[in-house]
Amino acid sequence: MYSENVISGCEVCNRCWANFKGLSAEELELVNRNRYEASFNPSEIIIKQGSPSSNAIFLTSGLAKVYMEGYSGRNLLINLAEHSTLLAGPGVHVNSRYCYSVAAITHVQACFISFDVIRTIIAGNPGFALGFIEDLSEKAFRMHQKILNLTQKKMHGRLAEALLYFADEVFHSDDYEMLLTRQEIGEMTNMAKESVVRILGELENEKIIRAMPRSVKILDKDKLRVISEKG
Amino acid sequence: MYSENVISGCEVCNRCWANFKGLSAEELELVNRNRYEASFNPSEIIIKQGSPSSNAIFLTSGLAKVYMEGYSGRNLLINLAEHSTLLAGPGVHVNSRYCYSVAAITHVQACFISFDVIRTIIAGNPGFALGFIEDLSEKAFRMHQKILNLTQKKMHGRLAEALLYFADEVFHSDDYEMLLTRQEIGEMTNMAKESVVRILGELENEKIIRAMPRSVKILDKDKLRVISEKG
DNA sequence: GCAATGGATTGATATAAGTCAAGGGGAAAT
DNA sequence: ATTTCCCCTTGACTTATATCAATCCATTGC
Repeated sequence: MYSENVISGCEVCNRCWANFKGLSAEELELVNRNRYEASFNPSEIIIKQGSPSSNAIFLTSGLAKVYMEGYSGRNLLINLAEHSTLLAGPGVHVNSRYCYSVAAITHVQACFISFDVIRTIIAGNPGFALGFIEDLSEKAFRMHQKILNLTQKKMHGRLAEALLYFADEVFHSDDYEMLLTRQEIGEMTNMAKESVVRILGELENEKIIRAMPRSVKILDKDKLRVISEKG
Repeated sequence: MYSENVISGCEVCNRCWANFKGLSAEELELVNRNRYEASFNPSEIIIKQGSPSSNAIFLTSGLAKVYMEGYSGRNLLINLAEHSTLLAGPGVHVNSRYCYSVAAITHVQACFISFDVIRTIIAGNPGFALGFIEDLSEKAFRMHQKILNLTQKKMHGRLAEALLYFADEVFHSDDYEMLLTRQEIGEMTNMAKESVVRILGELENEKIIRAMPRSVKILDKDKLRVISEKG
């Protein structure tokens, strides 16, 4: 983690949060003066659950995993994050603590912006406030979906859903390099790593996917969708 | 469901949302002119998941259950709601649909306020916008806790937690009338109603609670807390 | 008073999924 | 080249939890 800013300024940065687009020149300059870049190697922790949430964080490059640390060392992987995503968590406005951890998967470049600045802009710019509300809402909405998925689907459905999530929302391809370990896929789908292995094997036997240890190819996406929906 | 307003006006109502306290007289009058009261009998639906979210709803009296309708008719009960709670859900700012259902448990009096009005006030009153953000954040935060509880704890822990939730956050007593059926307790803790019965029986045998079909008395709260935390 | 209903309870059984233990393979370090 | 480490894989076994079927019990309606 080093500390020189790589991006010359917010006004030329296209990897930040869409909600910054509506800012006035002065507001953007306020953000720009109060931002700090840092870079992280794979597996390094960017946000630690429970620590004081003083900054909003945006990745400008790379991929990270967002996860909650649960009971007896068990993690729950919530999602993967790339650029253009606000990382802060609802804890900011509840107890001023991050309520999840974020760790780099690939090499990551990140931009830290003090929450005092964010709050100042919320107070002065109703459009930005509404954008912030929409962001919070969208994330809460996904949590609602996720809670249903994790509690009501069986392992096949949950795993199928994760595979589709990677294809459609992260790697934008049906043939992707699997950057997560079996353990991490398990933390995402709430299953033991051995179960992940077994069910990946079953899906492979049924010619629905091709699963090498470090890559996945979806062969029959329709069938995978059916499995994901039927649970 | 009938339609005369029982409460004379927002300025004298102390059962509404805390976030309305900071409104100017004009803003409050705007709300007051655009609100509609309705009353519901037990088991009647106040909000139906998936329907267009045109109104924010506040209970002024009574108790309701907030639940998601999941796969193959299975429900997930998220929480119980009384007065002073905003009911709308994150779907409002995502796809303009309610993402959960709300049904009356006791007789309920509710106040409907158009979301157009809410949005107008958000745009004009930064304090109100921040209050809205805090409300969203708090609910998202609870969902984060809930997802951990439901996925990582075993049945005993989940049930103990539900019993403590009723005592501490709903009925404010360690000896309360159980207004939910075993089925509904199951929907809240993600377990089959038979499992609820069995584990309530076990807790009773261990003299931790006293469980009549329609009432619960917590005898050993410390032990119940340990069970809830150990999972 | 008596059926009808909806919930509560119970025991027996089935199933899903986790755990444990062992072995395998590839990449990095020595 | 060999060791080390980490992850992946497999099979046997255990455990948690759901499902099914039957019964009980209290309330409501006729």
